[in-house]
Amino acid sequence: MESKILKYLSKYTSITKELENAVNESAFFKTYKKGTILLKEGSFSNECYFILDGCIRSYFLKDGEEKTIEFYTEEDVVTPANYGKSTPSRYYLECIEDTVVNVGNPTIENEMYQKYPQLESLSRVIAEVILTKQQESFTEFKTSTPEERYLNLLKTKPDLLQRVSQYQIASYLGITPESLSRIRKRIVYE
Amino acid sequence: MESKILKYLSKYTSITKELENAVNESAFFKTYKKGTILLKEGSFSNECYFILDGCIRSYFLKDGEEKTIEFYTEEDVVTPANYGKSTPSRYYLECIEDTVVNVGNPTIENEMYQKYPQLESLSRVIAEVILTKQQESFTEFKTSTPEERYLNLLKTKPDLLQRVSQYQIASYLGITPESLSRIRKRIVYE
DNA sequence: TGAACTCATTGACTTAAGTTAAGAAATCAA
DNA sequence: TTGATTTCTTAACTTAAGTCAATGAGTTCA
Repeated sequence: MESKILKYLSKYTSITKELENAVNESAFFKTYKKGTILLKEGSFSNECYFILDGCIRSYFLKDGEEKTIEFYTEEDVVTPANYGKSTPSRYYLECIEDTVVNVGNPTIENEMYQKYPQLESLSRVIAEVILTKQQESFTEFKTSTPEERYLNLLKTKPDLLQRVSQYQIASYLGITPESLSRIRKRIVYE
Repeated sequence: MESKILKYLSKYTSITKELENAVNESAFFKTYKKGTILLKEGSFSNECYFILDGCIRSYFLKDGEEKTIEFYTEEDVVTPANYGKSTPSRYYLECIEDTVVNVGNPTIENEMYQKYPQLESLSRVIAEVILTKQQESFTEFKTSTPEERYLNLLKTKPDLLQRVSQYQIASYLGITPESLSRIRKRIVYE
C-alpha cells in the first residue's frame, strides 16, 4: 500500500491485487504552481483530479465578484460538473497552493470500469457517500446564521482558515468580507 | 415501456429486455396516506423510494421548529442518508400528499447489482448527475438573497408552491414564514 | 527602498430579515 | 354549520448583514 489513492479507495472496500496494480499503472501525476487555472468558465473539461497535496478552489463570477463554491484539499476528488460532457463550464478551478494531483480522464476511467466492475461499484458507493455529505452541508448552511456557519467551519475545517485568504472564506460562507471581519471581532469579545 | 421507473432509467441509457423484465419483477409498490411518516428521527432505514405520484418532505427539528430539507415529487428518488446503515436517522420523511412509490431495499438492490452490472453502472451515473444538480442548487442558494431564492423557486418548481404550505416553503428557503409573506407582498407591488 | 497592490479592519448608514404579538383567513372536524 | 385549529398576514421593534468609503497592515517587485 504505497499510493494515496489506494489508501483512499480501501476505506470503502478491500481492493484486489489485480485492481491495485491497475490503479497504480493508470495513476497519472501532475504538479501545478499556485495560481494555475485548471478550468475556465466557458471551456470544456476532460480531466478530474484526486488531490495528493495542495488546495483547489472552484468559483464563478457574479456581478464582477468571485463567488467561491468549494475548497478541495488532500484526499478530495474534484470532478467538474461538465467533466466528459460537451457543455461549457459554469465555473473556474484554480490552484490556490502548489498542488499535486492524480489526473483522470473519461476514456481511461471508462476503460477501467470495463475491466474492473468492482471499481465502478466502488465509484457508485463513493458518489453516494459524497452526495450524502453534500446534502448535510447544504442543510447545515440553510439552517444556520452566518456566525454559526463560521463557527462550524472553525470546528470542521480549522486548517482551511489558515490556508485560505479571508475574503475567499467569506464568499464561501455566503457573506461579505466586511461581515466576516465583524463576526470574528464579535466572537473574540463574547 | 409501461413502468415509470423504466422510463426514468431509459433517460440515461438503453435498457436491455432482460434488465427491463428484472426491474419490472422486482418493482414493489406501496401507497401511503397523506401524513404518513416513512422515517423518524433516531430510527433506522431499510427502504428507499422512487416516487410515482405524490410528495415526500424531509425535515428535522431545530429549536422545536421543523426545518424542511427537501421536497421530493414524481420521478424523484428518495434515499435516506442512513439507508442500509446501522446509524440513526437525523431527519424525518413525511408524505405531505397521498403518495405512490416503488420501494427498494438494500438486499434486493445488491442482488440486482450482482445480476445486472449494467444497473450498478447506471446507478453510478445517476448518483453523479444528482450530485452535480445538488451542488448547483447549493451554489445558487449561497449566492442569492431570500427574495432571489423565492423567485428562483417560482421559476424552477412553480408547482411546488401550489402543493405545499407556505411555512414549509419558508423553512425550505431558509427563512421565517413572516419573511416569506413580506417577500411575496413586495413582489406583487414592484 | 519605496511605490503600488492586495487584503483586512473600521465606521456610518441603509436595508431587510428575525422576533413577538395580534388578528384575519382558510381548513378541518364534530 | 359552527367551533377549533392551522396557516397566513400585518405591525412594531430589534438585530445584523450589505454598502460605501477610508484607513492601515502586509506584500510584492521594479
